[in-house]
Amino acid sequence: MPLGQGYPQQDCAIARALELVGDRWTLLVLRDCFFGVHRFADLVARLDVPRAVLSDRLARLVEAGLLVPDGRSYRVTEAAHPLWPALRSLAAFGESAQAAAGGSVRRFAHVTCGTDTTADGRCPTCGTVPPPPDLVVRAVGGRGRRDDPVSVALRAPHRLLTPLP
Amino acid sequence: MPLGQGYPQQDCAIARALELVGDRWTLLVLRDCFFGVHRFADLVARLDVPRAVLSDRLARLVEAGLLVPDGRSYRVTEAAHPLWPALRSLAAFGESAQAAAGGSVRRFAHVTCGTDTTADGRCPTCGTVPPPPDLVVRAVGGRGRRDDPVSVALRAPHRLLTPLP
DNA sequence: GCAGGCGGTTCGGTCATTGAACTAGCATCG
DNA sequence: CGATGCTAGTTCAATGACCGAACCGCCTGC
Repeated sequence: MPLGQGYPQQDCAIARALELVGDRWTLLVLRDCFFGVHRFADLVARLDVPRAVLSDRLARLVEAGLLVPDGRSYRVTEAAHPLWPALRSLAAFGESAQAAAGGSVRRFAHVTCGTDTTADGRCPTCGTVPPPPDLVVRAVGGRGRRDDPVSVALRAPHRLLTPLP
Repeated sequence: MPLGQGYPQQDCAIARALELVGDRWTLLVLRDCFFGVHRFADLVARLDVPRAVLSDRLARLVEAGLLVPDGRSYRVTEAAHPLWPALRSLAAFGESAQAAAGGSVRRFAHVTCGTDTTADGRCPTCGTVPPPPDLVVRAVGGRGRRDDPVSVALRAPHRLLTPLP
């Protein structure tokens, strides 16, 4: 994994996944990339991550084919889409703690049906599990701790994977 | 999070989840606990984790209510069940890398239907997403890198959450 | 009593992370 | 052209988490 070295003795797909995304920052970087953040400076501002660490993580994700550099921005590739259910599951697990802390939670609506997906990612109207590009994310509750333009734009409803600013 | 301190500036449920399970070993500890490993020594042997680190991670998980100590063993509580979909999603994501490395992958069968669940956790026979206690895990492919009794027992089909040895 | 297994702690060394300062490329403006 | 400013990324000393091995205390069986 990005931190330490890896889990070479583990004969396990979860260990392989964590070797790529199991460090302190990578999943949060991917979260923001799914939400449309795509510039180095925006990621630094939103994550409060040291620039050296972000530079390293982005390079690893590019090398793994999950992100692709496009001039001054990074785009999520299709290879990263299988990671979306993991992010959504972690969000569902963290929701109670987040709500207890007075923060906002996110809802993901199926763009073709207009209904919110359930905790397991399913659209109750059509019964499918929409892929990330077919979801519209919005924040509900909380008061919003950040005032930078990117964070404000992220709170408004918008489609996943579409570059934000 | 367990490592470092946390992400206090992040107004995000994923960040709350990662503050609890986003460090170097916690998700692998929970993986083994879901699979039935429940003794300190077995976890040390299977994970190659420093004893001090495992001690710290177990204490955090107990404090969070995800594990409960029971004499000389640790049991997964219901509060930890919402984390299972995240583990399963990570396994699905890591499967290609794991297969490419010549390792084994796991299948999870719905115990009441006898059919394997799909990558999104659904039972194709009954259409539900079975909870962890209704799943039987087995390893397919690979050659098994570990010979300790616990790892051997883990490779045989068995029900999740039932103490193994 | 005593040997051995078990859960857990202590401790010095190592390595990743942190945060601030610095470099380099590029565009704009006067 | 030269100055200015923005962006991406690197360097570097200090901090802190992690690592591995040795040690401690408890319980059990002989």
